[in-house]
Amino acid sequence: MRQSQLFTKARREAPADEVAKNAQLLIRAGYINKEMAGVYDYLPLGLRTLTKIIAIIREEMNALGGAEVLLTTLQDPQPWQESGRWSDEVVDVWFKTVLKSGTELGLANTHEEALTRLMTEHVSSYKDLPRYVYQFQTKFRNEIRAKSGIMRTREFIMKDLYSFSRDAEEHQAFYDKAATAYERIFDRMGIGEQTYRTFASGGSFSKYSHEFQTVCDAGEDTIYLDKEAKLAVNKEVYDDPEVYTSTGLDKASLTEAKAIEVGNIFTLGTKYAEALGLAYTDAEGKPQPVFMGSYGIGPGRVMGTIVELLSDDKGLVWPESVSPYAHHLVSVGKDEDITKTADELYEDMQTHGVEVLYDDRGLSAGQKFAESDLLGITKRIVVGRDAVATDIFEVVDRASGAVAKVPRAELLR
RNA sequence: CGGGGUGUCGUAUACCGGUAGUACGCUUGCUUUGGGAGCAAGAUGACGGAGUUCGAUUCUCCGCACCCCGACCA
Repeated sequence: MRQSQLFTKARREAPADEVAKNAQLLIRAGYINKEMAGVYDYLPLGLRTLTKIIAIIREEMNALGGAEVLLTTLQDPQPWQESGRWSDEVVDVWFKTVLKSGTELGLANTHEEALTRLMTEHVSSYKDLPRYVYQFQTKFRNEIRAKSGIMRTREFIMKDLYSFSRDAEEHQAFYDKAATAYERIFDRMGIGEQTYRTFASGGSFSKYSHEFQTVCDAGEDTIYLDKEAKLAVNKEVYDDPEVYTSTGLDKASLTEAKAIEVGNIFTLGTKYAEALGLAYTDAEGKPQPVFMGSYGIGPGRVMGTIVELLSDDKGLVWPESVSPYAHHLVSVGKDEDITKTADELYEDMQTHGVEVLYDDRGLSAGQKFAESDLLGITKRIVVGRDAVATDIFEVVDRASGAVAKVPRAELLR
């Protein structure tokens, strides 16, 4: 895309009402816009990064055998009443609305109820199991206090996968595979090294769950980690001796750290299946409740975490896997032949299907470089006088600052 | 939800009970182009309501919005 056609503009100043680094940089760079507290728009560059994050998660979910769906945001209260979670006293993050008729509806904060009810239509035999269903879907949570930029918002997209297994054993095998897939996801997004599989409370779902916590000072959670084992324990269960017997961790050797919860997986057991009548007939002809699990990742929160972790004093820094474009083509100088060379390279890259954002604006070199740094695109290709003369281009790695001289043909691969 | 705080051009800020200033951005013109260019000329602003006052952007109250700390995070 030509940058002259991009409607967003980079800003020099961060808005005064944002303290979180992720929101400051993403707003300055024009990736997101704040509508109100805890509610953000994704603008073209931000959407591209979000889409790439989603694509990586989707690949890994598909590799697990997941089937993608898109359930509704407006939710029928009935299954929630059956599970006992319709009351605001039980779930305090509800947004609810009413039909003209006066009937109450819920705005989805999660989808256990809706999907479990849906599955009763499709699961009746042990031959129908196991099944894995997931989606990327908007969740609404009426947080009392939104904070930390895009990390804790009232409206956000969530990847939620639900597993439907015959029994605890079959569930556990998938649960472990899902945990491994999660680790691969965070690796692919450049935050794997700092991300720990963390033993945590299961909230209202189960006694325990596993969180994926990325060590970062901007985090809201406190965890205790074992770097060798690459495991951690959330503060909320730190004093529970059972945690250490089941994980084999040595409490005394753990070190404290702040961390961001980028994912959470739960063993749900048969609670929802029993409440909503999701059962199957086993090989002996006996009815059995389905054994469930749920697995969440917030792509927006992951995006914020990457910003918190990898940005530098000049701006954003994206790993190639989630950079809005792979290349930022920047022309410097107004000479006709420089513009011509840059235009031609841009067209070439377009026809070869190489991702590129082309800064074709007539701004000073300094301003273009400063904005390019702020945008954080992985590789910057500079077209100046040298490039015109030699057809060899300067390629700068945003993260390291390393400069390479690359002939045109190589840029088209 | 408890406590604290803030609302001034698009953005960031300054000052003030009596004509609201600066920087960036924006418009026009000329020059400039490898690290947020220069000169000149412009346009644009006090969250809403009530009160106090001769006069309120400034003080008071109410509302709304936003931020921070804590609690909460199914």
